[in-house]
Amino acid sequence: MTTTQTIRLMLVDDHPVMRAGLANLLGLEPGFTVVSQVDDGETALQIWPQYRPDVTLLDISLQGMDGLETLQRLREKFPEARVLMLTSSEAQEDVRLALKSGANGYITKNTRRAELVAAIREVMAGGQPIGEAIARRLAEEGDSKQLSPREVEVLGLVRQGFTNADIGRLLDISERTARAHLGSIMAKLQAADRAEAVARGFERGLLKI
Amino acid sequence: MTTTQTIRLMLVDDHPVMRAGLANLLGLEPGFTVVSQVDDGETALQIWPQYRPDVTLLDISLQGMDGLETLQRLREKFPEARVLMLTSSEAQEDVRLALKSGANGYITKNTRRAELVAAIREVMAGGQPIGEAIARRLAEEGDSKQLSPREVEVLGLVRQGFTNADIGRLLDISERTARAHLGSIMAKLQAADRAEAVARGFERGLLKI
DNA sequence: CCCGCTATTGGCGTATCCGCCAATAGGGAA
DNA sequence: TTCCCTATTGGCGGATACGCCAATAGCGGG
Repeated sequence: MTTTQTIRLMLVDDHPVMRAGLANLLGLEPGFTVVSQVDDGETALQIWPQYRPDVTLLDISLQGMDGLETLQRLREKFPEARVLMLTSSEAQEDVRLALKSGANGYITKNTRRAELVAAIREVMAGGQPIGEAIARRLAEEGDSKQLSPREVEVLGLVRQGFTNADIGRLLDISERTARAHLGSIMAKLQAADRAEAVARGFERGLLKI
Repeated sequence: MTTTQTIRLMLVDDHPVMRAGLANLLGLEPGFTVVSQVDDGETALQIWPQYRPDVTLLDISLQGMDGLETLQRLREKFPEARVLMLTSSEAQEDVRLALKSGANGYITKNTRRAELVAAIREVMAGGQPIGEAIARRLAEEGDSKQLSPREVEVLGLVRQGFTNADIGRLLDISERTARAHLGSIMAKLQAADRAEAVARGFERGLLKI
């Protein structure tokens, strides 16, 4: 008989019902035990060392510090932590940032139970499970260029209805430079004008509602 | 002893984990029983008459037909159905449409268990529970004017980067008329230009990712 | 029947936008 | 060091956008 260690889990999600569902689902699964549940990032960082779970299931949309920031800090303080992102966001920016920040996997909440369990086991085995739909997106849009920090900043101002001159003033650069950034933004997002650039920004997760 | 009838529930949600969580949570609650769970709108419409649940918990983001359309069709065919929207969308457009379409309540998924249970009971009692955060939003933004169907159509084209002339051509109206619509859109959304109008459209739920 | 809202169009003019060409400077990778 | 990317700025000009004023027509409610 193969003695498989019980996998100890921590859940970080601000939806009580979702946590309850996960706890129930995974608690019943042989070989899994949920040792801790929290509903925000700060608490997660505090609690983690007390339990040192094998795998942490982390949502992105949290109150206060979001899941991506929580991920980064968690990995800074505890590089040995294994984190599986479990979120409803399919935005490529979220996926990209999560993976870049060292997530051990990324799956969406509409994943079936069996696949969820499999993903957790894969994380334990040292793999990096990526949901199908997500993987497909990454492949499709993977070649698209990403915006520089400055460009994201400019896009955020465009979103608020500022003119190029306004943006120049706000960022303390010339109107011409603001235009150059916007030009580059539109090229990268394949947008015909600033309005479409904003739309693409939302679609990609660069801009949040 | 007050003989309270057991409340029979139907769950419509495309997240397996969420369904499991709800089923578990509500199944354990005295006086509640989950008689059916489905993951899409079409099935919900087919199955409903077979169970005739007292209350249907309906999510908005579903594969294929979305929750709002499901709600409309459900109420057309079975006006006696009581539907409590249970979704993660806080977009005012979703709330507005749901209530207009006859939803018996609207609460978000980050609702606590006790409040969820209370909301279901309130629906049974003939009330129309609205989540706190949602109610607050409705009060705040309630006075803002809503877009006409034509304006929503135009906004959808603006989002895609079309110029006013393009929009005129596509809708078979003059460029001047397209401009007039956009002018009215910007006024209603309090946007300084088309880019901000698009952003506001996303924030309100008029535009979907 | 009158009122209000929606959809439609026109003229006129200024404000902004966006493209094309070109150039400098600094940081990081190879 | 060389090369590339990012950030920065300039000139020039045609294309679009947006504001203000005004007007017609249809539709549904009171």
